[in-house]
Amino acid sequence: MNSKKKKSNNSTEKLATLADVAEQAQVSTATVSRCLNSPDLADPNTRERVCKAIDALSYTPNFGARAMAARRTQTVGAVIPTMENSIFARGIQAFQEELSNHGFTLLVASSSYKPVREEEQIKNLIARGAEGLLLIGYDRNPVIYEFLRNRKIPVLVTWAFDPSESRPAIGFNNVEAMNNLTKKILELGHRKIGFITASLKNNDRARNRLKGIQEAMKKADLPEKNLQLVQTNYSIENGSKAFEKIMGAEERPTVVIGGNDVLAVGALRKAKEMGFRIPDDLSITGFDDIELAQVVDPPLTTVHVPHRRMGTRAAQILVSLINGEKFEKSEKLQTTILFRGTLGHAPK
Amino acid sequence: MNSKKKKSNNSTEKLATLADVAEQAQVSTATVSRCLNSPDLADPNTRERVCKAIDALSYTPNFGARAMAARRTQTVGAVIPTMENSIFARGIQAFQEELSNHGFTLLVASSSYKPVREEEQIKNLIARGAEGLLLIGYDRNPVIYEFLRNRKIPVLVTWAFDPSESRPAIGFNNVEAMNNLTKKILELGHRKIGFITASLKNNDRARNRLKGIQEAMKKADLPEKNLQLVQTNYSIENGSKAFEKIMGAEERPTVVIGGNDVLAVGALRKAKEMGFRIPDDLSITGFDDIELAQVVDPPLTTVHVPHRRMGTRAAQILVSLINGEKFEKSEKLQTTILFRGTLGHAPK
DNA sequence: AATTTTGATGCAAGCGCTTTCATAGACTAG
DNA sequence: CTAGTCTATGAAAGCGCTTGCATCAAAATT
Repeated sequence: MNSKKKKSNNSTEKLATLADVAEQAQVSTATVSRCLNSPDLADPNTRERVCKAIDALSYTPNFGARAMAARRTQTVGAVIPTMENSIFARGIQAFQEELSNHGFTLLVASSSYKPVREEEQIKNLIARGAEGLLLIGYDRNPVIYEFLRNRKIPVLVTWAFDPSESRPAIGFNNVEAMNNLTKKILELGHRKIGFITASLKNNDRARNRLKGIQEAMKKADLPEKNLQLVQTNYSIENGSKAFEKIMGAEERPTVVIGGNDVLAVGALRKAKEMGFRIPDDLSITGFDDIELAQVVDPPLTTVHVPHRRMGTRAAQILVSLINGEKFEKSEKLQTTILFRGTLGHAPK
Repeated sequence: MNSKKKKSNNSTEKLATLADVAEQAQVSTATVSRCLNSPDLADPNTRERVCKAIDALSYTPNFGARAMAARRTQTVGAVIPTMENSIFARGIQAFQEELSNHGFTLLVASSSYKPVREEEQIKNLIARGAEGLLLIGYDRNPVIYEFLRNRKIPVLVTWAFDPSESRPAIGFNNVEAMNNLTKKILELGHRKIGFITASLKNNDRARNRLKGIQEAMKKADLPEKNLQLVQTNYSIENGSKAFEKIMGAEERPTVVIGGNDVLAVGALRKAKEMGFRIPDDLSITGFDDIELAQVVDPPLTTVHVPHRRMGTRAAQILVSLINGEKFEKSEKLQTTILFRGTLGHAPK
């Protein structure tokens, strides 16, 4: 009843604060804080009084203030290239579920495959108190790694595993995965290959997938000109366009490898429009094994990536890094080739 | 050189703060703050000195502290049911782009279609300083609306427009959209309909789509039993299962309406597996017009939703709401039926 | 009964920033 | 030469919270 200087606590005033709750419940702010953060330190009666006050006032703690006072946010950040297609969705979902098991919250941002934007987003996440960061692939400005190192923010690279890099990572070996696929393709008699890939610049994953193809071709003594390359952004539409371009050339390949499923599906669509019978006239393969791959017709032969496992394990590693545990070593996950309906023998 | 009490500014000490920058640049914290927030108020020389100090120290402002002192976050939140498929991706992407044009940052969270989780996420976003909220559909606990009202957080409902609701919204009329589609279906001679929908509980959009079907059927004097309903969660796999269930019944429908494209695609896949020729033996329709709809075979007849326009406009409205402008009125966007390959005449 | 232990609470010092107000110097005007 | 106007800056209050330390009453121990 007798407040010191507050006006009314409802009506047009500002939002309720800890202090308001404290006053309403006739305790100190310290006590309210304790009721919230370590309930067992408070007397049950007091606690109840406080809780009542809390929802009488529609109180929610202010995250910023709390983070500042407690110097912890229990938050980690992730910057992914895109949210528009579901390439990263499943992995990130698993990542977030596991984080939540450890009491952490995930903040996701997307970079639209633009390095500058990624940098902004990283800073933004840090400013918001991310205690650790999940990043896709290795490739980025060393300055930003240095920045992160200065700020002592643990960083985990994922969606890639490169034995020659020392940075903590959990992912799969892009060279190897694509190399294996290409070997199979060559075994089926294909000699001319088309490859639709994301821009190779700033994208070690794309470059390594290319490398995997090149190595396999080299081993089979195929000249470089037997590989036809188109770079484009990830989207079904772009996959279609790239396919058209490849088929517009004089020497048509007998197989088109998509840098990922989205691109491959775009190629597949256009191929059918153009009257190719898949896989009799032409083979197409993808990479990632997202849901899309199963619903197209014929279903897409692709490289399966254990997305959920990757996400879950990434969360575990990042949390342990944040808790100051020593980093053991990067982990490589196995990919497998899923033979579905789009890969066949090279036509005569 | 001669610092007052700080140890070294690099090595194992804590993160750089405004004060550290100030010291390094030999100015007050006020000046540093001004350099950051209103550069034109500072002398160019000073500014330069400050900037140098800033990156010498890898300084990033602390968002929480800033938000607290300035009582503004320039942040809005959105809670969407899922990130796993791309239903919401395009709209949210546009939303975020437009927000960014207005100097706002977007925080996205997902609820996994669970009301409790949505509530948590809403509180979380508020705690993190969201100044406005974008929510999908109308249906939720009144308590949470009340809570938001108390905290004076503007809320905009989207992905739905219901003339009978007074709350600010931008979206499409789910009843109407589905009603229109159903009319077309009936015109093609179909009399028995299967409907695969998300759970109707806590989901006004799903309920309204159902209502749209029911109204059309009533108008055509079809009895209720001619509509066969299966509720399931959104996923391709679930769409397949639901389809199997529907076709397992004694009285098979001649058309299966998917509550959204994902479900419809699942149904389509299973239908083909079961040997149905689409659309000769059976018709299938979707809702949303996501990319998926175009790549399946045959391409899916579906209801197109202007996702990008919805997202962009949502951002504009929400920003104006945050800036205290008076809310004009809810906006209805038009949906259109896209006739592709999966809807045909009812078989004899 | 005197002492120690324990449990619940309050006080108050920050956490890293923004912003109001005051001040000092450099100009312009009269 | 004095008063008035700007412009660039600093001092300091305070945003909403947590937490170490002090306090005090009640319970447990001698």
